[in-house]
Amino acid sequence: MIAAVVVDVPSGSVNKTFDYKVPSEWETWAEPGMRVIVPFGPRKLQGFILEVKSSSPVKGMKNISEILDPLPVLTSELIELGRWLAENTLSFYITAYQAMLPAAMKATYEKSFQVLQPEKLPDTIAPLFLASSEINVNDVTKENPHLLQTLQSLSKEGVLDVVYKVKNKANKKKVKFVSLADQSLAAEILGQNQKKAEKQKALLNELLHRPPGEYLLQEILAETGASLPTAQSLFKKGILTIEEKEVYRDPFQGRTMKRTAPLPLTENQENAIKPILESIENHNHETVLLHGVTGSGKTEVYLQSIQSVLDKGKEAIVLVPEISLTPQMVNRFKGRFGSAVAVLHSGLSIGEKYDEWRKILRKEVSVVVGARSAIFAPFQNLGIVIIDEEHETSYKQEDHPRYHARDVAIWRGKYHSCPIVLGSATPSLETYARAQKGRYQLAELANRVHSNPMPEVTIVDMREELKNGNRSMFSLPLMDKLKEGLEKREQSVLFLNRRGYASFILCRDCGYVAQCPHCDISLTYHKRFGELKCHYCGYKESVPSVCPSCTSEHIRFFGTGTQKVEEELAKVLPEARVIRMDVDTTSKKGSHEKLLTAFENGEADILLGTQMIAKGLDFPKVTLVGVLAADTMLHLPDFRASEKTFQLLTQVSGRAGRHELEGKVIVQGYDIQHYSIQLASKHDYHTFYQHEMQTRKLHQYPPFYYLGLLTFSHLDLMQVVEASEKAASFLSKRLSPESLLLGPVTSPIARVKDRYRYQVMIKYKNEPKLRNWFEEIMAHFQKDKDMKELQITGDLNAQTLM
DNA sequence: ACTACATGGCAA
DNA sequence: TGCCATGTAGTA
Repeated sequence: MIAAVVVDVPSGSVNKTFDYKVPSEWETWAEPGMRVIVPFGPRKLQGFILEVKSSSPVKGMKNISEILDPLPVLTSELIELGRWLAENTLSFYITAYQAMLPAAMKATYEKSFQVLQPEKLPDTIAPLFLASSEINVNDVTKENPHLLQTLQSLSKEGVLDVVYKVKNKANKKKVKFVSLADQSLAAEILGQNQKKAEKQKALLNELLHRPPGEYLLQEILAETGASLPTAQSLFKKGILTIEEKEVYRDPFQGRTMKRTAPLPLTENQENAIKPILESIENHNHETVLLHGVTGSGKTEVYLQSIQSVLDKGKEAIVLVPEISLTPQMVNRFKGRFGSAVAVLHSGLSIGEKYDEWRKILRKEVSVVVGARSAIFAPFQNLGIVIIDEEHETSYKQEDHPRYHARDVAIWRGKYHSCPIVLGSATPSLETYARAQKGRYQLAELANRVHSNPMPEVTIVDMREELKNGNRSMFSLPLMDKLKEGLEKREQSVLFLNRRGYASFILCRDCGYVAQCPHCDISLTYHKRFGELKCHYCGYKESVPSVCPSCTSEHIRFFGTGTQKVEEELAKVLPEARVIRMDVDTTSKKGSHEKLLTAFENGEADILLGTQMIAKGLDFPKVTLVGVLAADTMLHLPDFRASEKTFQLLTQVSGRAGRHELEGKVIVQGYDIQHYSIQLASKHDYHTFYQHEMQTRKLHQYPPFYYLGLLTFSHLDLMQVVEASEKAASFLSKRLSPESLLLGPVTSPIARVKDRYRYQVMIKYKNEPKLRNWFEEIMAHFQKDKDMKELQITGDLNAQTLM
């Protein structure tokens, strides 16, 4: 039996399968989709079996060294999907397969020297092997790198042997369980009148008073105050049994989830769910765009669609943007489907993710709620995929494989003949355009549930405020409403869009702005640490007290961060209790949830935050939403700037007045005439769509064209320019007349980590060979020895030009 | 990616 | 001539 294996080497020359013999004793075990360890040159590597066959043209095949999985970790569907993914994202097969599995399953490698002939070791080396006959190469090179050569020549002479090891990151969690082994012995000890061994007695007493069975040792120890050695000595006497068992790490441990029943659907919801249920019923693939205003009850439509899928014995995937994967969101699914739900998101540890993933593989759950990568959940009987907040940019992965979860979802939908539901209050233009064309079915929820009105939005021109002598960051209308909310004991949300408006420092005398020495980007001021930081490479420096360029002392901090808003707020509304949510206050595990719960319990009057409070949150007592600077994003060099602004404003406004209390939104800005701000305030998606489509058509942007993007980077500016020009001329000779070639031009961020960046953009409608040309260009420069340092990334469907 | 092997320059 | 550095092909 022969196994075709892709090995764990992300390189173009080995981007194919290699044939290995399967030893006869494993023939009944080996299957496609299993991880294996194989010899590859002198090393050992992890790999995936993609195929088993009976013959191979290769001569001198080696044996598989080890099979790592009892059952395949990639289903045959995922094997096929991985191939498609690699080919359509210009990635290597191995990279695609690894992206589908939890990080814990990726191998780590270790190289070590082992002594064969200890008597021949020279005096300089011998001490290294005193403790053990084997030493790790990395340990040696860290401490005394000069010895490496000696070790290598010794291994050539046969004194030492080089051993390659493949380690598995995956570690299953084991927990000790305890139970009574001998009841009469236990009773005997308890009966002893001595004052000795009180802890032992307490422990046994506890167990005797519980129904017979296994208990968590940790729990029993905590209950009785006994310690581990106490239990162990009882174990040695044969009174207890202590057993280690594998358990799942449960990130939701100890949380009681209130079960919810399906709510009666409104007429609108009934209409919207119809095409989804039909697709499920008829076992048809269909992509349904569920366009529903904020608060229109999309989630209930999701939940009931999933229920119908589960009733058919099938499984469901729900994708949620990372940022809104809040406990509140998760609870809605766990509340309805209980323990049938697994959750996958970046807040979990590697081990927790691994455990959640194994629940899916073992068919112990049938619903997955997760961020982008959850789209690869190894379900075999998939009945629906739901992508909430469909327009979110985080569904596109920005490093290899550069996939869009929406595309993967549709691929899987076709494979399983099941519906894909794209839900949003503000669909991306691409998606809405496809729905208009009839490629997707369109289901609209135009009203909020319980006929709650959409919140009233007031736009405040901050230039006017300034003219009238208000120099604070809060406009008069906003201040009034904040005060009113405090009096009525209602809650407010203040949203600050910091992106593109990060705090920077500027010299008032010479105009100097602190820049990163490695990237073409200004440094961001972090008051908390008193330092300036680069958000691209992590470079840090302390805040200068005088201008480094002209030594003036008039150095000022510009821009507004949440910290600054918090301080200002404390000055003007000292009685308000404020919770601040941003990267700084939510970096610790669980702090995100803590802050939200505190707000929900009414422990604060104002929730102040960035992006992360814009989505999915639902607090009944919130009546006011304030947007401090609505237009900061509009001027970014991004053709989606208007779309993103509209989406964000709509999402944030949607946090207000979702229940009995009416909501009000105040939007502050300078460029308030802009159509995306004006239309968002009127909750008018359709007009925005029409307007924005005209702009896109005029400037030849998506959804009228696809964007192909080739980015070149090199330490040497001349090399990047040369390479990108060559590539541009190569492409210009081949592109169809319908396509447009732009560039080469410098990237919006012209330098990152000392590397200059240039890009070539291709706007195209149909260029089936573009992928091949990109590959040719990459291969060409890979061969060129003068271009070794050149990095090229290609994206056939770029979402942004950054 | 990593390694073993080939090539070629320079000191002895 | 031999040793080291660097370049390059191959991994089944």
